[in-house]
Amino acid sequence: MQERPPLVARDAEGLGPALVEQLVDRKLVGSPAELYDLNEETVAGLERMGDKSALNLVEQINKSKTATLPRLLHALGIPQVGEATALALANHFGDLEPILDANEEQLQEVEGIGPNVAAEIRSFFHQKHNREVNDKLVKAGVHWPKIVVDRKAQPLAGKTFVLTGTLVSLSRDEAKEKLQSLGAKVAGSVSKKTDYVIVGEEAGSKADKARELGIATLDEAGLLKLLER
DNA sequence: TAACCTCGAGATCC
DNA sequence: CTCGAGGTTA
Repeated sequence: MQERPPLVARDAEGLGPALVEQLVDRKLVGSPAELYDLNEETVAGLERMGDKSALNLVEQINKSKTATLPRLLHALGIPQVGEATALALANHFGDLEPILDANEEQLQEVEGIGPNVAAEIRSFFHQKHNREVNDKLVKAGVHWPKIVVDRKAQPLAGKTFVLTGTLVSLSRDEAKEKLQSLGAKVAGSVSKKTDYVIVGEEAGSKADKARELGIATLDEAGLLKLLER
């Protein structure tokens, strides 16, 4: 089984495996972004490539600059990220930047992404090389529309909170209701699925557990900030 | 098509 | 926590 370089233009029509192999073998293309430097003359010099085909291919490659986020994500060749996962990621985050910035926990909030895939994505983008490929693609003119993620109604949808300790300005039940009204789930115990632990005064073992599991904690002030919008 | 991943259900333990 | 179903990746 042969490993292919991640090609953003892999779905450009007329650019099949045989051509890619030729391009790579002849050192005409060393990285995905270099595809966009190809001109008709160099392409026409390849086997089974006449002027007409060359023109078409260059056209197709240029067309692929206008991408979509899911396609781009898929084309980057992130391990474990195929079509479906790319789409879920795109719809969840809306743009590439937040995905680059997301930590493993945040990645796991995406439907269908668990610890393994989250770790793969994270380490993929941690590698300098992969980031560079990204930058080069953008510099070469690859662009895509941002996806509008509507979270106005439920800004905390998909988040799980745990309350511990005593809150001063509101009761625990009130806090719970408010969180839920914003779409959050409020659980009774801390687990790795917990997103935030709200730590009030005289908090007990749940706060410790949050620290152990590396779960984000918020004090009352932080909670209030979150609630007011 | 085989291997792998996520996630929910039910068992177990606290 | 472990197991299995169902879905995805390659």
